[in-house]
Amino acid sequence: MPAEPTFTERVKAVIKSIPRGRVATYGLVALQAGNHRAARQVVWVLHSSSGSDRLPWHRVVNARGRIALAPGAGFEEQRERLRRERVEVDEQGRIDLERYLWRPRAQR
DNA sequence: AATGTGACGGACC
DNA sequence: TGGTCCGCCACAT
Repeated sequence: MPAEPTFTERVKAVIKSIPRGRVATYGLVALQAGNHRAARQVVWVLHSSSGSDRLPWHRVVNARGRIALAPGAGFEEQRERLRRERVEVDEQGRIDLERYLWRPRAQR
């Protein structure tokens, strides 16, 4: 057993735990991973990890409930993946967090 | 040890 | 609703 999982490993674990049909914000992922101020590291993780990690990356959106990817650079795919799991996303990439935000129970 | 990275967040106008 | 500014962070080079 590795002594201490790295922050990055915890971030990946958190993302994998986001349920289908729900979304989490970068900040929430960071919080669950142990550092609420490390939202940017969550971005870095998503960037540096290729498909081999099998992360449900499309379930991560920004704090305003918007798809962060730019049109032509993943935006359309993320929107489609979310819609396929019944998450409503408008043409602008907006999602109603009141309805779809994942609310994990605090633990540890 | 210093600098670069990046899909952020929140304050502000 | 949208744009700018700036602080933040773990990891790579």
